[in-house]
Amino acid sequence: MDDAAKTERMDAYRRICRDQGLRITVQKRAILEAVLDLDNHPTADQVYESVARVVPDISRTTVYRTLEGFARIGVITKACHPGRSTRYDPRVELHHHLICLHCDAVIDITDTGLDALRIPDTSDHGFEVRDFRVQLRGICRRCQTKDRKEKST
Amino acid sequence: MDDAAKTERMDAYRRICRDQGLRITVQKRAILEAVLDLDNHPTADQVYESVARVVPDISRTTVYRTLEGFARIGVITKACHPGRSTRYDPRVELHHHLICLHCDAVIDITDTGLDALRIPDTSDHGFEVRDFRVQLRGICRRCQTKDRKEKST
DNA sequence: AGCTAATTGCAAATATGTAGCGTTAAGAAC
DNA sequence: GTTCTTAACGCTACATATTTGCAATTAGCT
Repeated sequence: MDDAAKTERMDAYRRICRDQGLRITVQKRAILEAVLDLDNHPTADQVYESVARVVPDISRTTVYRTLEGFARIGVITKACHPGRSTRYDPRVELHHHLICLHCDAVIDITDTGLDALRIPDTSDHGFEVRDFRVQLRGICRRCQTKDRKEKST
Repeated sequence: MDDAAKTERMDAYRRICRDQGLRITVQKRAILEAVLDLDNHPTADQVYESVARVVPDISRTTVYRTLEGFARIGVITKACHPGRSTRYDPRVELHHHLICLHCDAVIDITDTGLDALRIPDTSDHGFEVRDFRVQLRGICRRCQTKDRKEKST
């Protein structure tokens, strides 16, 4: 993410913290910067690896706790994925995902056609829709070439 | 799932196993029956709990391994979800999901409007699309009432 | 009935995430 | 800038969710 966008996001984060009486620490700032720079929908541990290069003695616990908190107050989101560990998404606005069914990669796509989707009525489920994501499921480039290699051997 | 549909699915499974030289065991049959009966997009452990009532001395390892195998050969699918453990979906055909951002519930919805989505071109990502899901993200009925209670106390 | 390799179950290892708790420090009040 | 309150930190231990290696078993072909 470019610097201007990051500054904007950091400002938004500051406003939310002020409103809710939350404190901004060195650790939280570093975690937010790290996750804004990662575009692969990282797990908490991947964020930890990245932050630890900047704040070497940060605790894993803090990273896990902070990411959960960020998602709760809407500073980041959680990505829906087919795998076994929570994945975070720095993007909060409407966008969509390519999902690799071999390696569980989550890849961002933007498409106005998808954005324009008419959301059906869900009142019979008593479900309150906040937003939506379209997930195109299939095989990513890397796994396609990998699979070809494995078959040819 | 009703008996006719289950029989059909079991037959499809038999064909796949024959074609690929896989063996059908008491355990695998029980696991497939269990997962076809669960409509809440269960985790491997939830499937284990269910199967264990029918085959008491089945191993957890077998359930985990078998579900992975089922998904690989396309007998079932994996559901995309925001949580931290893999969730399986007995449905393999096109359908969509309501995703609760509080409790991670995954609820099936069917809507021809969503099915008719025009899938954008993904060739610039080198991504081969197999199918898609629309996920409506929000708050489920149960969590809405729970939240109201918590706020009023 | 015999054979072969897929499959199972066990035990132990590895990921992933959380809770409890004493210590530190952000940021408001003065 | 000092003080004060309490959010947040980091540690350790715990909890949960899988995975791996391997010896024993068994489905399904001949």
